[in-house]
Amino acid sequence: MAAESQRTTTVSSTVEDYLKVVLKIEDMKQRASTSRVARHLDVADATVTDMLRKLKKAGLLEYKPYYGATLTRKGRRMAVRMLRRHRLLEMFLHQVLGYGWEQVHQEAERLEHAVSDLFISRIDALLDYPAQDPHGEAIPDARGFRQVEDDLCLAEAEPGSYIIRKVTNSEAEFLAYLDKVGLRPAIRFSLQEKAPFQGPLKLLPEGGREPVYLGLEASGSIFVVPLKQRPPAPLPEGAASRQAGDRPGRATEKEEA
Amino acid sequence: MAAESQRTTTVSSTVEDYLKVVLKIEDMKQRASTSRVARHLDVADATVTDMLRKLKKAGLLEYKPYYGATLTRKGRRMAVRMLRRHRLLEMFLHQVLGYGWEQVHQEAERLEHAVSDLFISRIDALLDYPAQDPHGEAIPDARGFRQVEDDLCLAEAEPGSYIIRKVTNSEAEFLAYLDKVGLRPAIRFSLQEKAPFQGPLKLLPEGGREPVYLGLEASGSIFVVPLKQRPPAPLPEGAASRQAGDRPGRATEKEEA
DNA sequence: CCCCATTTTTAGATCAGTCTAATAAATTAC
DNA sequence: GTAATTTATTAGACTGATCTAAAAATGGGG
Ligand SMILES: [Mn+2]
Ligand SMILES: [Mn+2]
Ligand SMILES: [Mn+2]
Ligand SMILES: [Mn+2]
Repeated sequence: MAAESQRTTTVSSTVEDYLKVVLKIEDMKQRASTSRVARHLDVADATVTDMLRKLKKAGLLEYKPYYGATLTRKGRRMAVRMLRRHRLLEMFLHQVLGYGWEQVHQEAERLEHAVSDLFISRIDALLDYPAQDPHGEAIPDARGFRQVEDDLCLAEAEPGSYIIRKVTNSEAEFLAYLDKVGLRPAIRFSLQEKAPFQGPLKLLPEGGREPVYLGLEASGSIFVVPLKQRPPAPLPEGAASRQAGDRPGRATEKEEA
Repeated sequence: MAAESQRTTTVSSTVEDYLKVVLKIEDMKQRASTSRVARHLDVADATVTDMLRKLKKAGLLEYKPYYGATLTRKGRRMAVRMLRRHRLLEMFLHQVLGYGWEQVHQEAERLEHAVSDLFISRIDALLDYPAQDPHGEAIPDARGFRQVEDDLCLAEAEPGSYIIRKVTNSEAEFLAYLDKVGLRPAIRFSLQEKAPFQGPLKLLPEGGREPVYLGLEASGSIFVVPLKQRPPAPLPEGAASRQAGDRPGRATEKEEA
């Protein structure tokens, strides 16, 4: 109940990137260890040790030596804000300036630190408050709420029909390839078979041309939602029926303040 | 004739701002002295001494101790490039995102260092290759050519009719004020009188409402072109008649490679 | 329970950009 | 032409972000 001191601490773009990485790791349900953070940022482990100590002192995360970092409420708020900026910027670059989905990440990675809040709110309005970025990832709203993702990793999917929800990989070559073979968010496809022993997946995109073979590795960054056969999950009693946007697989819940 | 090594040296945003300031000072026909550069950038003189030495070593400017700096061809190229970025960004913010002309400068000052060349060329096309920014300042073209400004400082103007060409002042309050009283680029007005002894100017903007009184100081950042009575300057023989865009006071010459 | 491979931290440096205070050069004033 | 004033440089220091190499802690396998 203690009235959260709404201090708008200003941090460097370096710090902003550290916070984003820790959030990303936490979102993947992993431990934000020194080396993992270092790998994501492509800096030396020693550098991260230092920085995590500094961020702890700044109250942005908890840091236990030899263990790793956990975002505090304040750090999380800032990290989610960066996520919103990044994804809105990607969408803007894609929709307004005609960038390819494989080009947006790099530019947004720099712009996210440079644009003002006014810029962000203007592009948000210009784009009519988009809910996803060009890769299908959810854009947190202005208050920091995020949609709960209810999709499934293609690497774990069984043969059947799916719709692509998002692709969580920013390597330009990979994205350009997916685009070429017709795999993009909102595209329907059928997973025809999975070769055993880490073998490739065979899928057929919507337009029904050539089948596409995808390594298991690659399929790990594609997230999908099963099509059709949706068992009308019996609502547990008391669970108010959720109206609005209950189209297949689109989560409506939110989290994070 | 020696094939200019087209090395695309990469510099920090700090260096970019130093180069811009030196160019600005040179454009005002002043000597880019240590203290003048320091004042423009709001840093200590000692900091500038250091930096100028570094920029000289990098071949971006000449530096004579106790005298000051002069841009080299390379330094000038980079400075003009930044000018182009800055002004295109201002125009973009104004036209596409609806920023007021008093808001664009601050944002562009950061974005100019963060956007890619692709971003710049996309907004250039989106805006249909604008020639001026929201303050009426000329936008250098992609090759680094700049229009020669043939306007006149209002502080030096005699009573008569004028059109506002540009306003070279980025203080938000001042610009907001000018806007409020109806003084903007392309607006016509008549200078009715100049009080003697550094006194204020009395002008009447186009719409013919209230007269506006402007301090001499303020009038120093407003540049104008006389209206009407254009003595049809006798072309010296051999001077090919310039076609295209010869509307009152619009210069067509260019400079700088 | 101890050893070893892995992970992490510590120690010591570097680099860019900045500052303040002290000194020196240049310019202006008389 | 010397003194006073202004401008510029030097000296020394600091901060933030990074590195490499060395030391220390952790955590499994035997
Ligand atoms: Mn970034
Ligand atoms: Mn994205
Ligand atoms: Mn700038
Ligand atoms: Mn401008």
